[in-house]
Amino acid sequence: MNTKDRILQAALALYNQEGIRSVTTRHIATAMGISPGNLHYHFKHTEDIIQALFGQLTASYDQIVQDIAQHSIQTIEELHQYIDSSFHLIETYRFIFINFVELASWIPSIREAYQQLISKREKEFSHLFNNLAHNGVFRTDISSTLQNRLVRQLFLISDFWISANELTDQLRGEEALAVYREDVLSIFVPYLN
Amino acid sequence: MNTKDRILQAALALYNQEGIRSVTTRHIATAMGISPGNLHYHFKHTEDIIQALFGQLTASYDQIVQDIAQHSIQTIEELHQYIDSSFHLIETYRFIFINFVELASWIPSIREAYQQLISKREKEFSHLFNNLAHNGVFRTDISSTLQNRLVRQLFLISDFWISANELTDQLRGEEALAVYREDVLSIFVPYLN
DNA sequence: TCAAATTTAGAACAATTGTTCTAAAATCAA
DNA sequence: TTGATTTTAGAACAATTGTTCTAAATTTGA
Repeated sequence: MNTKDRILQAALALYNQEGIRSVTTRHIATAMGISPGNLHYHFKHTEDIIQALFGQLTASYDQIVQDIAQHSIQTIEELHQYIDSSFHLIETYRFIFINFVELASWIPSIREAYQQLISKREKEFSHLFNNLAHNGVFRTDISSTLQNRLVRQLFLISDFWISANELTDQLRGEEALAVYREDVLSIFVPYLN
Repeated sequence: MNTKDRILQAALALYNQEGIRSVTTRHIATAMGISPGNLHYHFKHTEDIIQALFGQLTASYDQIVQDIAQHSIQTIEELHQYIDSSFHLIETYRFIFINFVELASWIPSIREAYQQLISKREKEFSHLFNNLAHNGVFRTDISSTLQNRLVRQLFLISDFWISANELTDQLRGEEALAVYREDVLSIFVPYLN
């Protein structure tokens, strides 16, 4: 792996572990055994590192969305699989979700990229709902305003479940995934057939 | 108002407006026209300021809970009133909710105080549910595991709605309150009679 | 009123941070 | 091989930050 990617890797690990507050470019450099000068040769500004990591996140998310579009979700098992893979993504880029608001106000391009992500997800979710309704998993008498509220709830869980978990139970790995899955599904429960 | 309280007031305003990342003790001092030395005479460390503000938050919340305990919620209108006053509290201490995880890991006493807040809220919510069920507003066939999930959803909304709003619509004032109210109530909708 | 306690201003300090600069080392391309 | 390009190390810089220190001003209380 080249230095640029190694920097991103080291930065991600440190941001996730120590939090963006205490991690500096010097920390990242010393953690991976290179000089600060070298780090700033590859990333002139600290924001550039975070911006690149956010780019990785959106790229991975795009991949998931694309996979769904090709092979659309029709059963509960497939829904589980989707939930699992999106949770994995959130966990991988924990620090972004934990500091989302701060990052968005600090780095404008992140706010813009998030807006695009949102509209992509909105389409994806309404697609998902329609699919599940069409296959009889879901009730068909759900109004569009209600569907909108469900989407809002799903967004809230996707974006902030990891923060809530950090404040309360601090579950990790499989245990965390199980509860996350349950929490996401509990939104659907009242509307299942 | 004495200097100590004025510092807290100025700090709260700045943290809410600029975010904890860019606000320093010097900023707070110059914003209110006192010297840095004076500020640190009243609050030796920056954490002490944030800790005091968090104390204000929990104290205000305790007040709300106490009011409810005395005059318990039985109608939808009273539920609205409760939602409104808790939203007001969240909005007043925005920065805490926006940086909750970071603050909790930075200042251990905040994490501890939050744990206590959580258990207080859990009791309060189950009380609320039972009241509403008893008064026929709510269905009575809701299992305790389901109730637990509802509580989790309510916590997620209470603690992170303001963050989600910041990332997306950035609603303010009355408009924000209206949507918040709607989002909280939409959790109850499937279980109303 | 006057001495003691409290509050305040502002200089000063040490540590840290993001970033730049320079020169050396490594890699590449012909 | 050799000359150019890229990568790297590490010193250096300027700005900032939290905090401390000292002395002056203000308030308090008897």
